[in-house]
Amino acid sequence: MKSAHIPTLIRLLLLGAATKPAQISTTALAKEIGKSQQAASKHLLELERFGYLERIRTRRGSQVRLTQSGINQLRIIYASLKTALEELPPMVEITGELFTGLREGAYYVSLKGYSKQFMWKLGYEPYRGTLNLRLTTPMDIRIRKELMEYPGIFIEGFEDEKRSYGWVRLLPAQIGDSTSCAVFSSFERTHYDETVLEVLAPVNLRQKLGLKDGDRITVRVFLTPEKTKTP
Amino acid sequence: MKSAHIPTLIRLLLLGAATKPAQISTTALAKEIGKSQQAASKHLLELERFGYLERIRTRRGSQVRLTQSGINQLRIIYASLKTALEELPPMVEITGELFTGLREGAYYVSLKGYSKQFMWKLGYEPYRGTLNLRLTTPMDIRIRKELMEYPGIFIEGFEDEKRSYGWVRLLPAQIGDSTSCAVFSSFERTHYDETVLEVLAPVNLRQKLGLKDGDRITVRVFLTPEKTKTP
DNA sequence: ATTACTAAAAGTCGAGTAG
DNA sequence: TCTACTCGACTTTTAGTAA
Repeated sequence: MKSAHIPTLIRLLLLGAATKPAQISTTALAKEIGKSQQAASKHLLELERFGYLERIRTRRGSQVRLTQSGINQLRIIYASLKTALEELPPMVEITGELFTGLREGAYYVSLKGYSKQFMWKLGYEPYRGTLNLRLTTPMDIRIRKELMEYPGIFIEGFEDEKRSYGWVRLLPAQIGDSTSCAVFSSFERTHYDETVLEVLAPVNLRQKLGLKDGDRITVRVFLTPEKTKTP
Repeated sequence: MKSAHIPTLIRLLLLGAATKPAQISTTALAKEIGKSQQAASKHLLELERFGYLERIRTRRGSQVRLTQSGINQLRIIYASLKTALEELPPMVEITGELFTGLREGAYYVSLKGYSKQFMWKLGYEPYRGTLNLRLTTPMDIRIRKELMEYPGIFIEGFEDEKRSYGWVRLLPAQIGDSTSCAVFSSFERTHYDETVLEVLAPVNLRQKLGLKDGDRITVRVFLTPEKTKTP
């Protein structure tokens, strides 16, 4: 297989072309892979010639289905990455742009039902205010999503007179070389979209690190070894 | 990242360059990635420029170490493949047109030598009559052929006074969302051509699903993980 | 031994366009 | 619409070779 075909094959896999023929035109595929219609057409022709996919031409494009052989190509790549990546010191870096949220974070953090748990599960009482990072690249958003798969630190939900509050999960993290903090990896009730990473710390990070809105911050997130979703 | 860099980056990961600097020369890397020394050199230069790896030049080559950013690139690919491949139900869908066969299926199924095996290998006594689907698209015919590559459920051949009967193999399948059945994936002696898919079920499917000749039926075939023939 | 330059070949891609 | 061709531009690779 040519290396240029790897992203195309992955794209087709993500479009579900492994289980059932996926209806897609060369123009639409071109958009998916960020190339021209002509390139998409050529990729399909070549992948077809290599026996990695099969097509039926229809009025509005083609029905594309990956063959077992095509899926196996991806399995080979996957297997290499799996063994190597899962043995790694489990951490990822996520970069985002600092912005001021609705101060919801500050409100939730200050609630007794949560803050008591932070105290003994994190070992510190968090500063009453979270750092909100807007994730701008698809890569950071992808990594953000991956965080949900790790168990991390479980903070139970609770109820008060007014309402109930859902559980959240945190992952220990670090900004710079020494500033330890934690990021919210998943919520029972999502209150932000997936392009936002919220950081909790024992101190006022804005002050300590001299940050201002628009700064690009890199957070190093430590992943717990066991995933909640088994492979 | 350029797609040509993907195999190189994976190679470096496998060489352990993610955890500790890996000692490697451009010539050695060239061999690893199946390219020329010059190509390997260029890849290293470019990956370095992109910030995906760092190098220390030594006498006998370079010490190469992937950066978090480089590892993250691979994590993105890994994450895409992971969700798609691991959640990929090992199944394919085949669509065909119902037709009435020569009732050969019914005859074979009713033979004691087969039906006893169906009973304990499938867990049910099949209805005495099979559903014959005529595969009309080249794609479905292709998928039909591919089924032969999976071991599936082996039903031994046998002999009676008159003649001997060949082995057959079945794959578990489903019609609609709940109707479980099995399809014949391969025969020792083919009695139908490859444009026909024969479905076996514990009940009369025509009756249960209200089917009639000419109806287009989609069967979901579950593939056993191991292939008998490797690609 | 190395790495990495230049130049040329080979390959990839996109614009225009035919069927 | 669609797919996929040609052709020119750009990119990547290789051979030769310098340092």
